[in-house]
Amino acid sequence: MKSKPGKDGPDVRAKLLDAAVRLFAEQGVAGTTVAEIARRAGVTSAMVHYYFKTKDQLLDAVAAEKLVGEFIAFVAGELDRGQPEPLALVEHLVWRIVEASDAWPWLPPLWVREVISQGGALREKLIQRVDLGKPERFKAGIAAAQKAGRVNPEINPQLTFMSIMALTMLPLSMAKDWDRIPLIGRVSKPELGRHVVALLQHGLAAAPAKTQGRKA
Amino acid sequence: MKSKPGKDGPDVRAKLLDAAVRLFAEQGVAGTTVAEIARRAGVTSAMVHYYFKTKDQLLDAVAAEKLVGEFIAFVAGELDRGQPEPLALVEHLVWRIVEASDAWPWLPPLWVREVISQGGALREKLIQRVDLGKPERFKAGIAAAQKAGRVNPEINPQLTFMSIMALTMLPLSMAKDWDRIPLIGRVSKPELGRHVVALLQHGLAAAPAKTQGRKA
DNA sequence: TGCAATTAACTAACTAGTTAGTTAGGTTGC
DNA sequence: GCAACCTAACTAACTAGTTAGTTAATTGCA
Repeated sequence: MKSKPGKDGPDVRAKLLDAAVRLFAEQGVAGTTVAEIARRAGVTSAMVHYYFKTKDQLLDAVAAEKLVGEFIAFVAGELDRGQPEPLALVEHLVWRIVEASDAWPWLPPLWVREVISQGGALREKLIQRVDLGKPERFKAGIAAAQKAGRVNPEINPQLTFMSIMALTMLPLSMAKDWDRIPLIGRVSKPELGRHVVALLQHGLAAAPAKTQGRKA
Repeated sequence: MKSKPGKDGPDVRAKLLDAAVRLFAEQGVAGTTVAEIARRAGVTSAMVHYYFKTKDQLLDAVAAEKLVGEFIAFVAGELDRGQPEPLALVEHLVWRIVEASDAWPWLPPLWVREVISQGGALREKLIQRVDLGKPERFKAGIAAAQKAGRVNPEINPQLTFMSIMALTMLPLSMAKDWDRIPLIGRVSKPELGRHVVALLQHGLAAAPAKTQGRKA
């Protein structure tokens, strides 16, 4: 009644990919067995090998189809519609990432653990596949606006993209546990978005402030 | 000639702990075997069980002795000498974290992977052991300064400590690979420190800026 | 002081359980 | 009847943890 080999429900392959990203986000890649992935998808572990050959090739598929094909495509679309004011672009970028974490809640934990971390299982796979042209142009835009005096001369354009990713992805990667940590308590994703946007808008804006350097 | 059971070199237990944190930082806890840890420390895997009983109790020792005893003690010392201006405290905190990453280069990767990530192997162990009183007082200090009009009214005091950790720890966790990513290129840790301090000083400072809200 | 008894530190070889991957065969729709 | 889809049962390799025994330092005591 349940198992017709032909087309069934929403495609066993897609189910396996989805089970994989969720388990990888919860337990890490090394901490997740192919049998677990299969079990959550409602099939046997042999199906993982049928559709993806090896666990490593399953990771390739996750990188290509889930990370590049879905998440990066969604966020990067924001990075090249015209070249508006960098600060406005930053704001759009932040909200885009926050929205992405609603559509793919498994993404920020997976990103932090397996893409950002050295030796992360998806890191090299993603570096090979990803086009850094758009972030590169974003960096150039910040640098140009900085030269024109419209951006805080003390910040580093090279590090700006990473700062945005850090301020959003790292908190989002532990969004599930926010209310378990008294220091943070009850905050919502929109509140995080407003906080990060405020911090970046004021932090990146050109300002006649009185900061003293250190370790120059 | 080399193997006298008695006292040998710098303490096998300490060597094992050190090998463990380095391997955990490189490969994650789940991706590291006790045999690997022993091999890097120059002993057999039975020694891990001799000194720590189980892998899980080795993790307890890492959390208590390395993370709480060394890193947190070093950074938290900064958090309670008087209650100076919050913005000055932020600057000291950032530099303290950057310095810690020189003394313990394995720390930021380990932190991001096994403390921040949900399901991280050191997460629960650290939550039990750590005293959040100091960050709590830091948060209160920010909130007070904000009420007094000395801090940007748009940022969220609850999220400020996490923002500082994110802006420092996440980039530092991939410091080893900075020059392999063209987008980032050659940056140094002091440059990161200056960038983060500049971003936070201007971002947190009370400013008569013209920001428009969204998703209010 | 001399030396047997004890102990801490350590290894090699093992066990029981788990893992990724294979294979031989069954079921279903077309 | 045949090709796509799927399972049960397997294997070879690896994993955490155990054990019995070795070695060098320390202690008790004549």
